[in-house]
Amino acid sequence: MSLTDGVPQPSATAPADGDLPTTYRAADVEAALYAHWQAAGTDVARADRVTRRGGARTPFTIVMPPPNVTAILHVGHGLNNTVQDVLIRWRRMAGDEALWVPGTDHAGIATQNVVEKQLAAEGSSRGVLGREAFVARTAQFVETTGGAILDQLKAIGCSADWTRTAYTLSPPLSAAVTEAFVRLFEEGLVYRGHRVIHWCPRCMTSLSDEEAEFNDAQGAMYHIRYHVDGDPSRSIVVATTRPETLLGDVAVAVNPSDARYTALLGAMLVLPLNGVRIPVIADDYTDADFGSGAVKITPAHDPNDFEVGMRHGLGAPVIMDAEARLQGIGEAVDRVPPELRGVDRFEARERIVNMLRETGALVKVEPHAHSVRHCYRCDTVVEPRLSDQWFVKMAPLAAPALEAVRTGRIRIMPERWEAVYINWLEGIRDWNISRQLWWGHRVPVYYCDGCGTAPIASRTAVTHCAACGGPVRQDEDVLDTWFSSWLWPISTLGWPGQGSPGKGSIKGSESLQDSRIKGSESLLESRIKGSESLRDSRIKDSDPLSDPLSADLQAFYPGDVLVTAPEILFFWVSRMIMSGLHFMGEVPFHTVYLHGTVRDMQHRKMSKSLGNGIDPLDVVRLYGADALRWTMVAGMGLGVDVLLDPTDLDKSFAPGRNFLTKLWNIGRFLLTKVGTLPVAALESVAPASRTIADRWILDRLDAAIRECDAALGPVRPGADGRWTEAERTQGMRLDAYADTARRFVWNELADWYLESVKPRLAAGGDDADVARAVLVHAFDNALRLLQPIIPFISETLWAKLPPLANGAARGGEFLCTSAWPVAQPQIDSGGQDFELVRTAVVAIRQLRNEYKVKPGAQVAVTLVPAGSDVHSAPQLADTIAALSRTTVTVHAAHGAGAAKAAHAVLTGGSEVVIAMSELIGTESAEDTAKECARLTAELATTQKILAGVTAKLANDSFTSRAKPEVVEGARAQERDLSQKVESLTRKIEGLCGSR
RNA sequence: GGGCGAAUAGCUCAGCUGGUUAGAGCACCUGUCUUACACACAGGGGGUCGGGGGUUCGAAUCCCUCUUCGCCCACCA
Repeated sequence: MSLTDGVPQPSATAPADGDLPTTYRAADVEAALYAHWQAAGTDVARADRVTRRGGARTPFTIVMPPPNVTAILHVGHGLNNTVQDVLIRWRRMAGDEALWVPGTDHAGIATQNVVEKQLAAEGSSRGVLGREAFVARTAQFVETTGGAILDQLKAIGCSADWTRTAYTLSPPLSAAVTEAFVRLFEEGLVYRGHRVIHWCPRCMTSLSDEEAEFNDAQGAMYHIRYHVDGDPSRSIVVATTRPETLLGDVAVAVNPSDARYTALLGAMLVLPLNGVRIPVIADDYTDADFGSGAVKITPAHDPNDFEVGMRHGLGAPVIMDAEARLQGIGEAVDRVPPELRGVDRFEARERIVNMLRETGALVKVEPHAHSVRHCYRCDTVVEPRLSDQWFVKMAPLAAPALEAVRTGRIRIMPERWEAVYINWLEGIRDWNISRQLWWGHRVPVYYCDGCGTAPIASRTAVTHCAACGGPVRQDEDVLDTWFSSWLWPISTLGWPGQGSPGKGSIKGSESLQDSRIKGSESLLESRIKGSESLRDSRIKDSDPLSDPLSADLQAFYPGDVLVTAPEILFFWVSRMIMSGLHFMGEVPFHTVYLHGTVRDMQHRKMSKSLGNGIDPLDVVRLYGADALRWTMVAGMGLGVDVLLDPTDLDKSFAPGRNFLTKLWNIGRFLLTKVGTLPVAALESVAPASRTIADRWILDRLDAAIRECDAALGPVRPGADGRWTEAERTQGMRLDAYADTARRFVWNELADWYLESVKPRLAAGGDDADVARAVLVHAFDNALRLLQPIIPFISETLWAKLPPLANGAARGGEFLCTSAWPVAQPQIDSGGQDFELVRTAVVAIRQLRNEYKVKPGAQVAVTLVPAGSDVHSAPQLADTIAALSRTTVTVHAAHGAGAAKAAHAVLTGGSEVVIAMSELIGTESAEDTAKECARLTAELATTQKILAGVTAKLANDSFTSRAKPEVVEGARAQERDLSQKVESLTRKIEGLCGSR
């Protein structure tokens, strides 16, 4: 589908009169605006602008987790890509050369399954088609319908660099896959292994450990009696959950220290059903306390049994075929009785259990809860299967990947996943990378059947045997999809590049590998330092600009942030770290951001089969992409799941929709009031001419910018490339960022400043111009803060801002490529006086409400300033009057008395008396002495707390270790507390100071 | 079986090496079509911070313990 399908096509430009429609209609704006951005190339990154290529900008790179090429957009993609887009847009505005690499994954098993399903519907199969035709068919399927998801991402505003769209099965990325395989082969890190692996009898392929997922299941433990050959009085009982495999048993193992069975060691048992004779052996593998303490050993159908069999030099008879039907293979043909041949494993289990029961061999069956591995693609129960597969030796790759996280070159957020990552890598096992599929990268290994020379791994197609000149055949298997995915951060940027080493790289690879395993120093680092031996092994020249690495790779690698879900931490994230370190000598990113899952109100994961999904494009049509984005970002704590109700989109997306409407109305009102005439730049407004409201809102803006920056956090680690302990957990709080921006624009700018400025704008004159300047400045910056989250509406409103009087540009044609705001603390203070206004207004409103004063009725208020407020009170009176719709007069009186007066007078319904800065309500002390005692006690407490905070701030371990914003918060608290002490002291003097 | 995390308002969550009256969004109650916005405005109700101990002048926050959920890992067949 195309982005603009079904969307009305308005003229891309605004109405000539500059008027904004009364309601925001996202559909009228988004598609056209996106097209504008595309035409202007706002999302395209350029290597030559990057410092690493002699440019001036710092790169900021994110690679998009490539969706399956056949996928259609679901809300999980929406969440994942929105997060990335927010980060990319933020950094783009902040002046980085921001590159977001998009693309798709060929998704071996998943895609092959889809096409096979199609074929089945047509009454055909891949077997009928044959390999070549099947691959062609799949490629064509991908060609015509694949990649639609990328267009859908455009509809939600993703600002990826589409000129760099990648695909794992494209020629350049396939070359990277081959290169990686051959290098690892040459380094001895890829090998062929004969062992029991996970096999999906439906997909008819092997699976890696990660692809065979555990599911809890309620099974049964079958206790079966095996009699000693020729002596039916002696027997041993084995316990198993898979009785059907007994036909392939080669021994029964007991623990050597298990006295119960010592006498039976070495005895020959007779297998029920097929009469095969097997020995009783001793092996530590057996746990005497589990089951019956005797384990049947079936080497071909259980990975542990395979190990035991190897130790004892036993055979490995195969009694099941590839589709998991009982079938004696090869020499084991007679092990399966004729009546069981070709019977499916689960039916066979039932039948075998019945047969055992009839012969009396079944001792008992007890319920047994255990975990069963299932295929992660089709959920079929995985069958352990003995076969030849290609493996990657993981330990040497894992060691530097562990180091990278341990030493802080990579941080994983939320932090608790670091432990999971470390735990997994420490116990990592070799990675089965061959798949018995057709859709994927074919294993680049060639065999000569003629002379039996060792298999050759080759970067280019091999036709003849180098040794004997005879024909060769290529390995039939393809590589695990993740074997291409793990190269994504480097392959999408052009690795291995033009002058890739290729030949001769075996030489010296030993030392190269060793140095990396020790984690001593990265390849890139050593290149910079000019370490000859390392460089020679791989890269011949030393001039970075003519480096064989591609310009993109030089400019944008290492990247910055990886945004994904925790589910693929092992599948993908950890392996990318390994491949990045191994092939490039540098980590592919410094931050791994793991977000939550989108779930429904019952906390169930949204899925097609449950029918509880939300189509992001529905949300876009109903409320706009911005509403979708806002709702997800604002509702997403670090690593926290996002809950949405698929049955009530209106409610689910209310936060986004409501905020957009509010923002639109703020913009509409503000722009109407401000008009289209040029407005003074803030710098050219004399500070002295700013009112306390002006100073206040500028102050709040400054705070908002700082808070947003703090929430988003440090962008990258320091010069040494390592996160400090404190930095590891800082930033990436997108919800806090959204909340701060919302609070500023809604609760501060709109609720207070905008209200307070209405009379000034209406009055006209110089002060109105000051107000216009401040208003436009504040709104301009608010839109900048919001752009990364809600790019469409913010861009639309920004475009309507009146021009600056000095003719200065605001920062380009588009908001999305203009500058991120920089906090500029105001040189003049006074903003805090506005807090008095707010407090007074709130108090008046409360009293009006409490005394049921009619909304339209004007009420006279007497302000009773205390202490130093006396001086500012007259200036504030007008603002208070305007905001609370009252008539305000200033009158000196003492606090408690004033409150009493308020009570009395209000009852009469004509006058309100408010004590400023105390604002004692109706609950004030009847008794001055009581109030004095209370204040004195409060003063004592406050002083105690102040002492505590001061002590904390004097503590070096706090100021140096705690997060900066925490320290700043403590300082602010200290200031507040001392102010409070002062004010309490003053109050006590005023109220109780008669002595 | 091992490891990790969480329990705070009706719901979903903040609460930043212990510090003033524990916050937000949504929901709820009252009033208001106040010329930007009823997808709004104004005001309000609601939490013994899972239970029990402990440390401290002070605990949602630190320690111990119990309970209940959740996640990850795992070759007891």
